[in-house]
Amino acid sequence: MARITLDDVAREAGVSRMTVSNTYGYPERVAPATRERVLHAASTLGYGGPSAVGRTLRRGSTGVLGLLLNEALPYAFTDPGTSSFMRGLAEEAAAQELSLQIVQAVGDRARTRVMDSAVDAFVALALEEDDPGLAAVLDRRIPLVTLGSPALPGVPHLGVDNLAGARAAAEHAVGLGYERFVVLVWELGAGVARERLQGYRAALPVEPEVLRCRGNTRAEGRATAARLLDTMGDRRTAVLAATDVLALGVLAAARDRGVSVPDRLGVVGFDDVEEAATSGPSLTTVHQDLAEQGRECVLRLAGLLATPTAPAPHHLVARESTS
Amino acid sequence: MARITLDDVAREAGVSRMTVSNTYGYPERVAPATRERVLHAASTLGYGGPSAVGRTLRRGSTGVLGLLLNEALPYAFTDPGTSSFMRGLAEEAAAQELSLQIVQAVGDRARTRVMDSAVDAFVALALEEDDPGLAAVLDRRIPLVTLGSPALPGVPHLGVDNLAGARAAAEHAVGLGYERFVVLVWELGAGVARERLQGYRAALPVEPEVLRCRGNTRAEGRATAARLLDTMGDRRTAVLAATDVLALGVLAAARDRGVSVPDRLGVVGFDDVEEAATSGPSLTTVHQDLAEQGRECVLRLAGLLATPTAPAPHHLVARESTS
DNA sequence: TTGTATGCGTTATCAG
DNA sequence: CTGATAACGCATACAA
Repeated sequence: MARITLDDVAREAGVSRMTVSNTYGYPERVAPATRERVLHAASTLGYGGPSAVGRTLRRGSTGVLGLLLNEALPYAFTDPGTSSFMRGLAEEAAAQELSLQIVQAVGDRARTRVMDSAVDAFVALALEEDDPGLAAVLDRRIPLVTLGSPALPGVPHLGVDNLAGARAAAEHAVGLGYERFVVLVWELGAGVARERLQGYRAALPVEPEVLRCRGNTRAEGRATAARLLDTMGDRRTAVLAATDVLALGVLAAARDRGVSVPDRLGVVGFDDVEEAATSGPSLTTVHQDLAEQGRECVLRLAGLLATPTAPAPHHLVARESTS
Repeated sequence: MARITLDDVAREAGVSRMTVSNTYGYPERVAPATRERVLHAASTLGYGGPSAVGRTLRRGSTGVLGLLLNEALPYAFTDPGTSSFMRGLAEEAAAQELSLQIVQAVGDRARTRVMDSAVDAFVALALEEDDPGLAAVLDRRIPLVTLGSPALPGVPHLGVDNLAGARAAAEHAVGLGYERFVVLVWELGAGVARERLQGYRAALPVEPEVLRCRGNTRAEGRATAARLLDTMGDRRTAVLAATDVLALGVLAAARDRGVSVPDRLGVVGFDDVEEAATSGPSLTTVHQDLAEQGRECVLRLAGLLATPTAPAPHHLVARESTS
């Protein structure tokens, strides 16, 4: 089961290794008879073609884009917002003939994982400023784009202005006459969750109650909202969730308890995932195009997008969950 | 912007390149003073640490798992079933200290894309038997596991027995007295869709009408079902969809038209995605654990699962959409 | 503790 | 059309 190389084939076929190399890389430069002999030798030996790693070393670039993730990895496939981003990222990478490599870097091995990843560049997704993997990427002096958080000096950064978006959403709720305000955030949200919380705060007349969910899932939003609704008094309450997923959980909880939305309870989300438009009631939220941002990450790293970093566009979409 | 290497640092610091290498790989084997000098030289030069590609070549393995996809790539992040699989795959890969590399291989460049991917093994997802990328993987003689389709001789293969699962579902529908049968499949479904169609057929008393959707999306299922419902006569009809996603689209169409489910229209799905349990009405479907199958792909390739390939377990879950 | 020699698998270059 | 040489960036084995 030993590894077969070009040289082995060259020896077997009785030609130089360059001839073997050319047989694979530039078949037309090799005499048909020789080519035949080489391929025959290769198949006798079980040679699987030139090693990708060898070629990569020679070429100097890998053609791979790394996506740096922390313990939030499962969200990449579970969470509708993150999934949209991933889809944009993966599609554009494929379009640019790049492969996307998912690198989870957590704990003490974070540094090693990053250092050992044979990639040309990294996209970092919603990390904390002191993330060890992120530090390693920086030390590696390799092209990097951050999405969502953190925004680092000298590092291209994409994402919406969470603060402004959240502020607009909160202003909307305030304008609708809700009296009590509750903000829902989740733990792994890093800077994104913090910024949205801050944006909500900035627009509210009073300090909101802040409820922390263990994860950014509908179940967590629902459970947390259930506790809230159990002790809800008479005041018209608005729940400002850091994400649509949490907000959809809130809607579910309201349905469970028969709390009327938007009359007694207003609900606001963030992201405008697909389901926000089709839920019952539909969800007021801050729209942003995550898939587009994924595509832009690739374009920027591929050097096709030289324009300076500007925040991604967003706008408030008022739907049935507030009024 | 030239690439800085170990040798550059060695020269700058006035030491051998091995000393530089050790400074990074085994700091304790280097005298503190020397180490200092090396690191200083490195930062002067802007050296980002040992090249991952160089190390990979030396080490002989990449620590990367390739996921081979065709034009169905977007489904990896969009489709709930595929997403579950992806999550299992990515989580277990991370647990095994592997990175997951997404390789889209389509068209004439398919072969090149595969040949140039520096990975230790491939997982192929729901491909046709004559997929060009798959052929390249085979030629490369690199470890491979296929999921769903195709099942190749000598290649570990995971997935449910689509035929048996579909047959059980169809039998269920037949037993409920539905008179007319319509099967919904989608184009990129490859062997998986064909097998499920075949399974449905095998259990039906009559040849079913087969409707082909352009994609495996709820919208497609809904649109296709809408056309069907427009021309529906009096006979109790059962729609057997190749996936839950299509089936959920059918439910939506029925809701649109006010067709009563399960009385006039029975709906059966396949996969048991999360939403199948919570939709209104809830969906009768064939359950399988896709995330677990993702995990098993990794374990098998990591050599931790030496047991022979057996079909993944499945069972029929009868819910409100049939009766 | 540090250095030398060598090989990991490939390909560009240039000579024949 | 084919072959010899060198280089891509690194780390193991061994010697000093």
